[in-house]
Amino acid sequence: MRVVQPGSRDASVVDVAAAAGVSLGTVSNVLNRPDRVSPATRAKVQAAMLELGFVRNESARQLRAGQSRVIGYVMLDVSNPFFTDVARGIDRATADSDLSLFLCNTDNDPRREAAYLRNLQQQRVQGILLTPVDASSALLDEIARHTPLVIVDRTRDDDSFCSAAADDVAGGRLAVEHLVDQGHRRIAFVGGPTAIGQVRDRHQGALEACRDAGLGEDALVTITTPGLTFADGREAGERLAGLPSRNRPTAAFCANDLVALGLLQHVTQAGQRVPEDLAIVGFDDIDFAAAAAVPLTSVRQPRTSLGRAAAELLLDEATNPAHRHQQITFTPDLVARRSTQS
Amino acid sequence: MRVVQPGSRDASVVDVAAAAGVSLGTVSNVLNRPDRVSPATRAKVQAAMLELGFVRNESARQLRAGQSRVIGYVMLDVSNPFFTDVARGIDRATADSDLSLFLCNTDNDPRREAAYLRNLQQQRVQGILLTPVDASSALLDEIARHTPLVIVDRTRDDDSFCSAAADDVAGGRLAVEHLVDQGHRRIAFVGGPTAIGQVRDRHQGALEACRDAGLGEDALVTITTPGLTFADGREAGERLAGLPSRNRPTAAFCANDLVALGLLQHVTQAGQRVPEDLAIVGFDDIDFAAAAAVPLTSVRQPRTSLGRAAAELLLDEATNPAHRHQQITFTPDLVARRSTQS
DNA sequence: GTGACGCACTGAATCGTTTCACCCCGTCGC
DNA sequence: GCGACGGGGTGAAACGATTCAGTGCGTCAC
Repeated sequence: MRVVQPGSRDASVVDVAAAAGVSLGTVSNVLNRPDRVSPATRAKVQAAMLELGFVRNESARQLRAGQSRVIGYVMLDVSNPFFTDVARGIDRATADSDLSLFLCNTDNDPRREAAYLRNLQQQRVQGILLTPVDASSALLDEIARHTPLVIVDRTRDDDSFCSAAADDVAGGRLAVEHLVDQGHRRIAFVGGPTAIGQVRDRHQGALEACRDAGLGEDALVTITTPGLTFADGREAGERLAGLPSRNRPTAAFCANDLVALGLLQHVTQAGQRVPEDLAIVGFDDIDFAAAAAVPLTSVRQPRTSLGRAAAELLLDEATNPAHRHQQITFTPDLVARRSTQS
Repeated sequence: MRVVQPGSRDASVVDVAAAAGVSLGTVSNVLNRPDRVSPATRAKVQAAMLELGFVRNESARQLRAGQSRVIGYVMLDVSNPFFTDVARGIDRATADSDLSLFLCNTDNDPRREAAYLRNLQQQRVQGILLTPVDASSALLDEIARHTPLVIVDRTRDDDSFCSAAADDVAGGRLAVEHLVDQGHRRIAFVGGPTAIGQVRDRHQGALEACRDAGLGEDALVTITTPGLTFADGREAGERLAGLPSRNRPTAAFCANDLVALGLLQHVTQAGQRVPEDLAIVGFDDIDFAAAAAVPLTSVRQPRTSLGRAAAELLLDEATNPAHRHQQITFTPDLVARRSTQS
């Protein structure tokens, strides 16, 4: 049952003031500088608030203050543990700053991303952390004209933004170098869509590793998926199995762990062995990677550190007038597990 | 580089009006009812907006409108795929209502939960979806006095709230009945903290199943964990292994899949076999359950349907004056996999 | 006794948007 | 030629919290 009947409005400071027999300025003081109000008056005001069910109107506060006490993290995929671990890192860095963190899931959709960015900006949030679908989008510049914006898990080539990211090209290299070390000469790259920068970079690293290893251009078989989910990985397994056995890859490097785990599941369910029939490397090293049917070799990114670093950059940008943009890059490393070692 | 210099303020409708040589009412019309403005004037105004980098101030809009176009989902644990799948369901139900969904992670902490609830309420959001730490908390009533609030994945005994939830007691029964069917007579319940209602109910169901099966009260060995994460599951494995072999359980029912997967990992790494040495049942049936080292038997909840149903209840409560509270309960079912069947 | 001081409290002005009563003027029907 | 109509535009008022220049008054030092 709503206390407020349809038609009546919520109690405002004016209503509280009237009920308590004081001026609205005093009510505001009780709210913001309780020490400046005598205990007796304070008690009266608080009683009135309780009775009227007074709820501060944040919109009005913000309008006056010009800013809200919120930061947003706009991310590609909440269902991917990698991003929620990044969010954890952000959360920690933010914990003692009395800011609230709101999470926004874009699901790789640029339109959803744009809507969230605009929304947050119009709310005059303190700042935005963003893992963008496309880091080169002009929208980012537009938003950053007014709102501190830090790019997470990606970078711009120029130094127009703060960012905290892992070196995806290096990660891709690492993965494929490892597979080549294990004797593989024909390797699948599984991931997509190519609109996503991480996918492009990891693919790029894989290509470079092939080239450096002296393998032909067709050593890397690219299997493009519509997304980077578990289901996409399974479906990629289907396609991989459909290749003529003559030039079927003996190893797969997946653009992230979700895809790798999906692929792994499909392969083992089809009665094949990992790594004997197909070696698999993932990317991110989420917790589930180590717990998989066959523990998954993966390129580890420092997930929470990444979030933490990004949040610290954002706080600096939002509060420090002498702020200078900074690009922090983490170097990933490879965690070798059974999925690549027989 | 911020366009707005320190000291200068963002452009407002008044500034735009001045720049375009029209009244502020016309600017507002361009924003909200573009058809009522002649094309020539509209163009002039839009040009002025572009030039000044005008960004609508959502606080001011909301203050006037009395409401924001946002709903929040306050959840126990973003890192748990179960909850992100619920969020997906909410998202879908919400998609065609021009509302934005903000996700808030409480990490099982009542203080964080309270902070988020108050924050959302003060923002005058359209409504709040909540998976509470403690559904009986009086705070929920206080919030619901002003803001539509739907409980997700929990229920109140009374009908003071809308809710969409699975029957956790039935789920707990299902799990343990299955284990008893498989011949187990000594079963561990792994989960915690007991402050979490889901944990209590699932435990309750497990107890009932033991009783109904004619097993003694000590057939169920309760191992309380500090949380419901992967790491908690591993650590519970440690404790389970430490029990004297005489009365060590032959099966474990875990309060959720994360714990079950952690336990599974610990057990297999310790060189024991699942299910031969220890059978394991999880709860939620997240995607990773089926992909685990040993595919995990789990109690399935309709995750996205749950989110969708909750969101629909919320929308109804927020918009339909004739709204009546409703408790929707889904009945879970058991998905038997290798972790319980040798 | 007087002036200075400071505590407690007051209330008008402000933030930026939306709404709505109102105005202006060209067009149309008769 | 006149009144009615309506498209296009205007700007004051309102939303609710905060701020800040004041007011009133009791206390204290000299």
